[in-house]
Amino acid sequence: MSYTIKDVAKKANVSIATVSRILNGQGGYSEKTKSKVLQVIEELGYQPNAVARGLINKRTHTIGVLFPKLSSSLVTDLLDGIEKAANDNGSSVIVCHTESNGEKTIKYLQLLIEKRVDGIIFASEILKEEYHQYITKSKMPLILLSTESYAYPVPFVKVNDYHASYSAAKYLMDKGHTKIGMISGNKEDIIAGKPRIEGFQKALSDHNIPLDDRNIVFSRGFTFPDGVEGLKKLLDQFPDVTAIFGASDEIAIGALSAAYQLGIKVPEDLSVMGYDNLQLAEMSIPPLTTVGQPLAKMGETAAKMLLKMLETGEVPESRIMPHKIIERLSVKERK
Amino acid sequence: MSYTIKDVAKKANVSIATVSRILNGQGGYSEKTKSKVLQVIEELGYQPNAVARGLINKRTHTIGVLFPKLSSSLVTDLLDGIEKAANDNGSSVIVCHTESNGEKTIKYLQLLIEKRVDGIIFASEILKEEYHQYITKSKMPLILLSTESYAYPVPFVKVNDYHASYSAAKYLMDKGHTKIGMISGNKEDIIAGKPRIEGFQKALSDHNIPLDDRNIVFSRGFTFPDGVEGLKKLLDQFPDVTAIFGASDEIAIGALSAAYQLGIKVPEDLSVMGYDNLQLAEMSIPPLTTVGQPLAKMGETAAKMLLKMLETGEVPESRIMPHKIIERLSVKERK
DNA sequence: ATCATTTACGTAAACGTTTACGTAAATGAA
DNA sequence: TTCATTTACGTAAACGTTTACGTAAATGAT
Repeated sequence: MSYTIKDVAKKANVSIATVSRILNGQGGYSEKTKSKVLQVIEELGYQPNAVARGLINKRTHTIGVLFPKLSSSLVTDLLDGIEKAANDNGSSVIVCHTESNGEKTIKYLQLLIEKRVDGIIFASEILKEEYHQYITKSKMPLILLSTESYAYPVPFVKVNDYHASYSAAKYLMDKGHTKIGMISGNKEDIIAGKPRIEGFQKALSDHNIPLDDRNIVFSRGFTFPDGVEGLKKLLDQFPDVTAIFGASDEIAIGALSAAYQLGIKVPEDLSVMGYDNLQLAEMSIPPLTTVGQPLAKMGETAAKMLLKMLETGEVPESRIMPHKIIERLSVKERK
Repeated sequence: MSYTIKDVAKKANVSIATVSRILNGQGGYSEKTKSKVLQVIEELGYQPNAVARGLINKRTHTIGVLFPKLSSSLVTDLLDGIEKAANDNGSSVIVCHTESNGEKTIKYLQLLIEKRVDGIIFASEILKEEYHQYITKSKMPLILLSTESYAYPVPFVKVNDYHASYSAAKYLMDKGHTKIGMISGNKEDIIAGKPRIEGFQKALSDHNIPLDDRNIVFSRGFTFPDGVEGLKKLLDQFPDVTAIFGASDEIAIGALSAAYQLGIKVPEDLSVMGYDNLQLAEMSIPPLTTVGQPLAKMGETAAKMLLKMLETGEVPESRIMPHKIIERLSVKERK
């Protein structure tokens, strides 16, 4: 195959130990032999074998990332941040997409553990007991990203969904709206579903806005079709609604589409607000006002936390990232 | 750390060779010892060390993928396919994003080579001479995805941009349009820029439609802002245009946005067509008619080709993937 | 000049596997 | 029963590194 440290040593008339020391800049060699060895390395085009290094150092400089699916902007933005931070640190990232499937997830975890990745980032999905046990048994460092575990003390980075949702609803009220509806995601989802619903409800009730069943429609997921269906249902059960809050940008954009089909003008007849601030959000018509999560930053933070954890051995503190209302053109002031 | 094959061997009163044979199902052991060993493995929760395996087998079951950037739907869809095919094969994928930066790219290549990945997929970007040399010297199997090299015989998978663009223009003409404009990407880009421009031009001239400078505006990239700028320029230089073809979905959606701002109705006043069929395309208002590339399929194909190349040692043939007009609502028939 | 210390290396074990080779016991054929 | 063959293992080398330990030569102090 390719050249090894042995070939370099032989050609430079030194021992492999010396080559290794030079490669790692540890001292214990003269300038003369150093330049000699470096020259040989150059000549041969020698590339150190990270697999052998990994075996002896017990560090692979690789981290594993688990996402429910890859083809979603949300995931992409997170991944972007993770990859950036990992690369700055000289590490690479292995991506896995679990399709929210238990068996697949376990299979991936096994793979990552066998590959001896340095740590795992588990993103955008609920950490089931089974997963947690499996990871814990292997003593693999773990960070949760855009999700959180109530049952286990696993460090996470995420925004506060409850607060973010509250502030979205408040924003709508500040704009003069009182007939406010929500197209929620899955209400069984205790991470991204329930808190957003409850934050919304709390905001309305704190401001004495009547609130009952007709204000909210519950979708199955957080997707575009959920949004188009959602708007239709909401309009059925709450015809005089003037502003709606979608639990994700995709939902909101679905609502935008449905509104367009129905001849409802946004924001003139209806204000629409989203959640996530995906890249999509600035490309919609009209550009979507939304509550922004700093996705790339979050990914970066998670990776940095993991990396620091590897260095220091200490479990880092979880991070609640700031959310922010991104004002664009899909919400109109109402007098 | 975790248990090794030695621990298993000791506890089961056999040699490590026997454990290894059982683990790899190679025969040469009795049923009795097999079940004994399996039981010990279960008890200890032993997980084989893929790093050690990689060292001796010279196969890491990992492939590296290089993208210009991660946060783009195009890349995501490709990645999705790659990851699926790799996983079906028991391999994992390391993602890298080069930011189209020469130095970064070389650094990533070096990383991947040092990690001894089994092969590399280089996606959506021009394979510079420097890259090609570097990879060739390392004898690393290489597949090009959604790009192609004219200078080197590297197998690729991609659609025929020239043809695809031709058929987009033809589609517009078939719908009765004769004043057709194009917002192109970067015309210096000989993979995704030039062929699409030339395919468009050829289609018009084949159908005797007059064609000059005012038909095409050249953007710097393929992004949303390029689209919004592009439309404005095009309208300036070609006010009576009735249909436009954007060299990417993002460009087309940018044009949609600009049109909306300008009070131009799509498709009533102006038809708009894109290229890529990103997930975006069905979420736009109106849903975008576009020429679709089977992105996930392409990613899958590239990964499969690479994997097969590793098995057989033969260089596979390049694959031209079919494109297809995806009819949605952004183009209107004109009588 | 002598001794202690430092410098500049080399040797060999270790990391956790796979596998070529060897061998004793079991099996089968005659 | 005897010999050949097969079965079921064990031993040890190899993969390409890092590093603890040892040591001869160089340097410095006196």
